Parts: sequence; structure tokens; C-alpha cells
Amino acid sequence: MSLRHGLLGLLAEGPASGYDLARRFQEVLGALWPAQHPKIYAELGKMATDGLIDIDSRGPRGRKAYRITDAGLAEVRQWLTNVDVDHTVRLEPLLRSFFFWLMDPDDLARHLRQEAQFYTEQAAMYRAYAHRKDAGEFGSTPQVQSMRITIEGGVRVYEALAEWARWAATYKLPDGTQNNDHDDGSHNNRGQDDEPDPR
Amino acid sequence: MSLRHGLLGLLAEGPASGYDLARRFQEVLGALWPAQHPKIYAELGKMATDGLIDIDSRGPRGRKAYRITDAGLAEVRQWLTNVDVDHTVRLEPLLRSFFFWLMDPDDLARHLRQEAQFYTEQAAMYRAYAHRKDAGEFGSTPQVQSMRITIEGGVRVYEALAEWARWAATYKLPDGTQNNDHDDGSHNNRGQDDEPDPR
DNA sequence: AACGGACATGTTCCTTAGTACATGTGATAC
DNA sequence: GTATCACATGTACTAAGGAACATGTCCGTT
Repeated sequence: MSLRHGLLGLLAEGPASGYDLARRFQEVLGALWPAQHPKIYAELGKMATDGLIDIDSRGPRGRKAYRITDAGLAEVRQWLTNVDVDHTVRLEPLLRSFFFWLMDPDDLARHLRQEAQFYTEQAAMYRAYAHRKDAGEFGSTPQVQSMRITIEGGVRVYEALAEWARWAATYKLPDGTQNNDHDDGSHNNRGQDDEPDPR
Repeated sequence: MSLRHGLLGLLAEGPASGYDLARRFQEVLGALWPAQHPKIYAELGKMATDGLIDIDSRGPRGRKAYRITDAGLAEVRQWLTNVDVDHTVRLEPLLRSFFFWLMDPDDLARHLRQEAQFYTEQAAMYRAYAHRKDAGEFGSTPQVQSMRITIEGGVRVYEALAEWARWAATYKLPDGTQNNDHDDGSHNNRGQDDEPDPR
């Protein structure tokens, strides 16, 4: 239900349309909490039914701006303070790294260079945002202060991943693309009670 | 399709049953790539149909150990080298931080303490694992070297988040729980062409 | 006047993730 | 003997995410 609460949180700043919200998710949270417009419109419809938001105004081209209700504001505050944080991390790049031993060393080196570059760029992007914020470009409302904290999180996570990729590139690992136990012919009768977990 | 490739990667180390694979995902990758057993069994069934794996042996209690086929090994290598990395990050704690201004300052302070503690513990857990690895406890096969890299990623990401939470706790933000533009009565006619994005 | 691009909202369908439920076996401890 | 626990595999259902498709409007430019 995080999308719901994310939308409510944005609406707590003031009325906005589905289009506005989709754009804000894309621009500010795009890399940290992706959300596509079909989901957003659907969720707005459900929240209106549930009385968490209602229509604030209608504009040109069928625009519908929603406004958060007291119930909606209570709901998002309840979520923030009383609902357990979902600490799920699901980083495909880290999953891949578990299988680096299957890669050709040259491919791996190239892969790690690209990863490092990608994360460095992302970190720089967020850092630039943070600097503009610190220079007072956006004012210093509570909302902007919170955004500053989020951005800092983005910077730190991406920097950590960039440094990790660079560190990994220097971590020599033996070439596992030859002679692993699959393509050699020997059957060592694993499986039945074998424990492949190196615990 | 990352679960599929994750399973193939684990099976590249040697035959294993769905139960084994579920346990390994839980123990090593649990925090970085969650996977539940129903999904794993279902995916194993599909992969067997697709010829990427086949049954290596049957054991007690209906145990079925699968073995990766040449096609399966080719598939996972193809994924590692030629499929674009999915860089999606979806960190609920960072989404929440965007709405810290809605929280009571005391609740927020407690929240950030708990977050810092959680990440610190996670980082310590991974770091302990890394130390055991560096002490040679698991040998130094290519697989173990790769695992070492993954673990290092976990350590760095969790450390970054722990430091972020501690930094955020020191970042004073004005109390936004009173007098935000929702619960004061004034209508400032936002919405129509208003731009809530502080860009 | 015609055209293109940003604005604006939706539906449909498919895949993936996650929870709850359901069943049965083999080993070990009491 | 029997109770319990870890082993072991699955089905069914629900929720969520993501891609593709579909439609229409206002505004600025040429």
C-alpha cells in the first residue's frame, strides 16, 4: 500500500491531478520509488471511493485535481508512525554479483565499469539537486527539508554502490568460466544429501 | 525473470532441490533478493518444461533435486552478459522520508533511531559473514569469491543507510504537523495550473 | 488552417510477488 | 509409542507492478 501513502503524502502538500502526481513521482522519486500513471490513476479512484481524497477542482482537458481529506491525512500519518517499515531491498545488481564467477573476466570487467559509471552519474545528479536545495533555491519549508533528506539518502545509496562496483573491479576472482562442475564430465553424486550452502 | 536466473545461477554450482534453493535464498540473499518457496517451486517446474533444468535425483520425502542443463547454463550466462541490468531501487524507508514533515518530531526521532539500529545490525551481520569468508572458512572457490562481492555490497548499502538515518536525525526540520495548508481553513485556489513541484 | 507536442485520463492484459492453506514423511527425543 | 520438529512439495488466491493500447484536448508555431 506504499503507492497509496505516497500519493496521500504528496497530496498533503496541496491539491494535484493524477498527471501532476505522475510527473512528481517520475522527477523526484523516479529512481527510488517508480510508479506509472496507470497505477496512479487507479489508486486515486480507489482512494476517492474510500474517502481519503476528493475532487478539488476540474480544469481543461478533463483535468481533475484531488485534495486530501481529513481521513486521508489521518491515514498517511497513521502509516508514517504506526505501520512497520518495509525494509525490503531488491537490488538486481547485487543478485547478479552472486553469479560473477560464471562470467567471462573481460565481460565482468566491462560490466563493473558500466555499473560504476551509472551509479556515479546517479549520485552526481542527486548531489546537484541537494546543492541547489542547500543554496536555498527551493525555500525551506518543511516539505523541502524532508525532500532534502530523501535526496541525501539517494546520494548515499548511489555513492555506496558506485564505490562497491569500483572495489569489486579490483577484487580478483579466479576464472570460473572453465571447468566448473557442470561441464566437466565427472559425476560426484551430489544432490541427495549434499549441502551446497557454504555455511 | 530475475528469480529464474537466480535459481539457474545457484543450480550452476551443483544440483539442489526446491527446498535447498529456498533455504539458500533465505539465508544468503534473503535481505537482498527475497523469494518465497511457492514461487521457487513454480519456477522450477517451468524451467524443467523449458529444458533449462532436469531432475538429477529423487530422495526421501518426495525430494527432487534438479540439475542445470547446458541450455540452462547458456541462459544464465546470456542473462549475465547481454541483458540490461535492472537498476530499479525501491526503498520504502526513502519514500517515507519524503513525508517526514508530516510526522510528530518525537515520533520521527524515534523512527530514525530504530532505522539506524536496524541498518547497523544488518551491516554488522553481513560484515561478520565477510570476515568469516576472509578468514578462509568457506574456502576460496570462484563461487565463494563472488559471494564475497555480494556480501560486500550488502555491507556497503546497509552502512550507507545507517549513516543516512543518523545524519537525518541531526538534520533539524521545522515542525510541519501544525498549520500545514490542509487544516487551515484558507483556500488559496491551487490545483488548476498550480505547480506543486518545487523545481 | 494545419500540425505537433505537451497535457490529461483512462482500460486491458500479462507477469510477478506474497500470503494462506494443505498435505505428507522421516528422524529424534521423551 | 507418540509427539514434535525439520524436511519437502505443492495449490489457491490476492495484490501489485509494468507494458501496451486507446482516446481526446489545448496551445503554440509555422
